[in-house]
Amino acid sequence: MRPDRELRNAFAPPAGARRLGRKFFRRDPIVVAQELLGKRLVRIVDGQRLAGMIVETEAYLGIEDRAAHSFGGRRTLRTEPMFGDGGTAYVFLNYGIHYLLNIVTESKGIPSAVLLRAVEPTEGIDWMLKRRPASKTLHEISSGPGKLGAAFAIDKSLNAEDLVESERLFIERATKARLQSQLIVIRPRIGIDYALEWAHKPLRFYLAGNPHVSRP
DNA sequence: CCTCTGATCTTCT
DNA sequence: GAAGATCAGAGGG
Repeated sequence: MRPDRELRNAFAPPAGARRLGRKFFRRDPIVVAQELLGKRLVRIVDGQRLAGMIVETEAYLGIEDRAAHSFGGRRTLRTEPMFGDGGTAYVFLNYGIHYLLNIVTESKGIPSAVLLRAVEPTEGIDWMLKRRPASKTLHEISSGPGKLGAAFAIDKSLNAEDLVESERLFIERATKARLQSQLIVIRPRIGIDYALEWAHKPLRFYLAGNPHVSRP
C-alpha cells in the first residue's frame, strides 16, 4: 500500500461515523420528518451502493392520527414495526403494487413514523434506472414513495430492519454542502382524504424548489 | 397541462 | 367483499 493512501485512511472517520444513531430517531415524528430533509438515504444491494438526498417526508402520529396505520392503537402483524424502537424500518405494500418505506420514530411502544416520499438520487443512478424503466428524466426516478421504493429495491425483506445497525439500509448525515439551510415547505399530506380532519393537518414537508419532490 | 382508469394483493370487515 | 400513505399510460385541451 502506498504511504499517501495509508495517511488518508488514518485520518478518515471511523466506519459508520456518518450514520444517524438511535437518538436521532427517538424523537417527535414532526421533528424527525423535517430534520431528515437533506440527509442521505443509503441502500446496499447487489454489490452496489445506492444513495440519494431525502427531499420530501410525511409524519404519521400513531394512535390519534386517523391516517396512520396504528390509528386507535391498532397493533397487528402488519403494523407491529410501527411499535418498534426509533430507527426501525416499516415497509408495507400499497395498492398491491408499491412498497413504501417509513422510518419509525419515538421509543419502543410508541407508534409513529415518517414516510419517505421523495429522494434526489446521487449514487447508483444507472442501477436505479434499470428498475425504473418508465422514468424519462432524472427527476422521475424517485419522486414519489412508490417510485422511491422501486429505485432503492425496497421490499418486505427490509420490513422491521434496524437502520441503526443494518448493513443494507441506513441514513447518513448531510455533507457540509448539504448543511446549508434550505427553505422547508409545509403542506397537508397526500392521498389520505379518508382521514377527515387529519387530512388537512400540515404534516408533509419538502425542500422548496427541489425538482425531485413528488407534488410541489 | 390535465383527468380518468386499470393494475394487483394484503388486510380487515 | 372493499379499500388503500400509488403509478403509468391513454386520451383530450
